[in-house]
Amino acid sequence: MIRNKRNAILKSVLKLVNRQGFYHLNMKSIAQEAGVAAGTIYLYFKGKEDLINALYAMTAEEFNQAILEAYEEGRPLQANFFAMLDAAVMFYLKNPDHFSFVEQYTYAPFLFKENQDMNFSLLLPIYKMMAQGKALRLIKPLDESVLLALIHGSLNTIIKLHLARKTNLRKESTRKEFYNAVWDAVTVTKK
Amino acid sequence: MIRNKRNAILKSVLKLVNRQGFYHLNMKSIAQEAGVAAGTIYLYFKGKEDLINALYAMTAEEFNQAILEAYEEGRPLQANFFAMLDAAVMFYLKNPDHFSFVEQYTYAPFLFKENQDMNFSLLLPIYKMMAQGKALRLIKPLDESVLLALIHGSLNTIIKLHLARKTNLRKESTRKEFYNAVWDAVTVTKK
Amino acid sequence: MIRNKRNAILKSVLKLVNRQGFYHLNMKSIAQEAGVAAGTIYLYFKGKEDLINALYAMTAEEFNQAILEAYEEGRPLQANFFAMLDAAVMFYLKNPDHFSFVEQYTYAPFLFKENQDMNFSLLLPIYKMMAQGKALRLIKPLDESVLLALIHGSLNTIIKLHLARKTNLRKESTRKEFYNAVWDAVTVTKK
Amino acid sequence: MIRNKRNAILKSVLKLVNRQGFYHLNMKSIAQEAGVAAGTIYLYFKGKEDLINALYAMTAEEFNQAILEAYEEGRPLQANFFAMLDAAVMFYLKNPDHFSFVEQYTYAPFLFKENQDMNFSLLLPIYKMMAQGKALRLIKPLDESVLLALIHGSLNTIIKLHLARKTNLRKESTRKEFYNAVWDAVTVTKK
DNA sequence: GATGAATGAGTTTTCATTCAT
DNA sequence: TATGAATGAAAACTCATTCAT
Repeated sequence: MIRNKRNAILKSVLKLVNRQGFYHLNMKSIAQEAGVAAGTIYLYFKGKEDLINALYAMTAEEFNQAILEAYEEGRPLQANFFAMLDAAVMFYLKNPDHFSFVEQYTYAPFLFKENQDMNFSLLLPIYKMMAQGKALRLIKPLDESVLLALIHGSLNTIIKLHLARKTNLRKESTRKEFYNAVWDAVTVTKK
Repeated sequence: MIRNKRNAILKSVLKLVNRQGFYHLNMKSIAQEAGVAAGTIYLYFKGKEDLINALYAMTAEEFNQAILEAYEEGRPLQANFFAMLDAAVMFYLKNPDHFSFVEQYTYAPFLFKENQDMNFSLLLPIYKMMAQGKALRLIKPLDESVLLALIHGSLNTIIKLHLARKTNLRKESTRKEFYNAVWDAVTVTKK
Repeated sequence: MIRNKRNAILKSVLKLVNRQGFYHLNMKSIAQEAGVAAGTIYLYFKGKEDLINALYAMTAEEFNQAILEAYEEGRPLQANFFAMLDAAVMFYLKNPDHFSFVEQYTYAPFLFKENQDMNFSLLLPIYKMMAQGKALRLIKPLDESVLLALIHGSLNTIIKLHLARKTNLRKESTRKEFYNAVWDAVTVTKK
Repeated sequence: MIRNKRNAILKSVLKLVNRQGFYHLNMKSIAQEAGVAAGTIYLYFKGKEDLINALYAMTAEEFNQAILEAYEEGRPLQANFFAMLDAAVMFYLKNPDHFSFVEQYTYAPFLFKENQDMNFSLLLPIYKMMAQGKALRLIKPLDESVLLALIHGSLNTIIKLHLARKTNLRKESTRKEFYNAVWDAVTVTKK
């Protein structure tokens, strides 16, 4: 399979970034981890920057795929909202390296050019759904960035806490508790 | 003043990390920016790692200071909650370099050893208050990490969005909207 | 034809050396330019050095051939001298890549071993003729190296100037002017 | 002396280019030869290219200096012509590394950018003098490039032959023979 | 014969740290 | 204290050559 080595290299980066961070990532250890020669990396990528960007493109696509699959046409908004949040959470529980990589990629300004517009596009399908909810007066008429902060921000943090073993998202009750709280944050309430 | 150069060096790091990111931070440019010789840095810090860690300690302390000052004994919970969130937001609007630095410090695992327990301690005063609220049945009996995610996570993200000019937290209405949404997320509601 | 690929490879080197110089010449670009695989070069040549040396042998032979063809037995010395100089000039105008390659090959000491004795053999037929001229007291009894310098050196330079578009050797008058000056340099004169 | 290491590095390049050619020149051996660490080179030069260009600037200036010093106002044209040619020859006999370096620098197209307009500027003082000679009808009304070829080209070649031990320019008679022949090439003659 | 992916030694360059002044 | 030239180990990247197909 022609993509074998290319993939092995990408997986290596994912593993190493998670293990040691961007700062200590170097081409030699990537090659070693992937079981190829250092020069081989340059057959598949122009350089370190290109490699990192390609990896980001890959992880982002896989993640979006996972979320989109959770959406079901014709289901109530809340059901889809919960399902997609859950898909996001479960994806990262299954692929913790992805999460760690995306976080670092996003928070390292100017390290790699394309990095500028952040990775908020990652939850795009969810935001589109929220727009519909606003029209139905189900979702608060919040500034879009506030919505983003509430969903994206809290989601990221809870996953980080799980990976740091400060909580356990494998328990359904914890996940539910979290989803409900986010739901309360964004929906119209009567006190 | 004996601390003059030490402080100039710390400020340089803050500025440079914000401008170019951790990855491109190097001792020579720190020295240049601070107006000192490269060797001088080593009179005040053991090395790069020590410098970064010292800076983190400094920024964390300044930030906590700012938040604590917003707390007023005997004021209703919600008033204090809003005041402290607002203090956090305003601190970072005034010191955007701090925010960028803390973010990168937090998201670069193993870059600098002490980094392990994340920077959730930053909002500690707020969490203590939340514990009281739980006892009063005002705040939901949420898992502590869920609380953390809702407050810390969304706060971080909204600030990042502000710094990226995707929203404007200088408008009081936007801030209020955000605080209210977080409040809805964490308080007991009746629909 | 079995020599097809071998020739394509040699032509590639000629083109690339002229375009980018020896320093940037590499096996991959040679292969690309020749439309063969990198490994194929090694079926026809032992390695880079062998390839370069083989190419020099080829260019030198073609050049000498061209000059010799200009010589006509029984014609006056000056006529043959002019004819052969003209053959040399015209050969390089027709094959500018050859010139550039030979120059670089000659001026890169120790790059490739055999390179030591320079490329003065290139005008050998002319020097032989000069020896006859000396015997006839038509040509000055110059040191052979002085003769070489006057003919070979000035010839090379005028061609280089033509290729750099600083003069135009396509104009017959310019060529004549040059040949006459060289002739004046080497022949016995009465002032 | 602050220029000590910078000069040691430049001298190293000169020596090494002469000994092994451009092709085998590498930063490590330059450093070794100069008795400095590899990194030190980068304190004085931006990189290899900058180093080479700086060296060319230095050698060119030294050479021109030497030639200009040979010129004496008010002396007959021929005397100045011979003196300057002689200065050029003697300079290179004393500094053979300079010659080898300049040759290679000139004949390696596109290796280093500034290289484009060749090194004919090297004999500029001589060409200016020739222009005067033309006005006096002493020098033939030759195309400038033909003049260049006759002087510069033959000069270069005779020096190369000397360095290759094919002739001996230390003998004054050989030099004279050569200068006279060049003089005959460029001056108006009556046969 | 022909390929071109793979290699790994070698190259240029960077940069945290040291140390003579 | 303060300097900044110097270091050299380590980094990113190149490329002639090999070899399984």
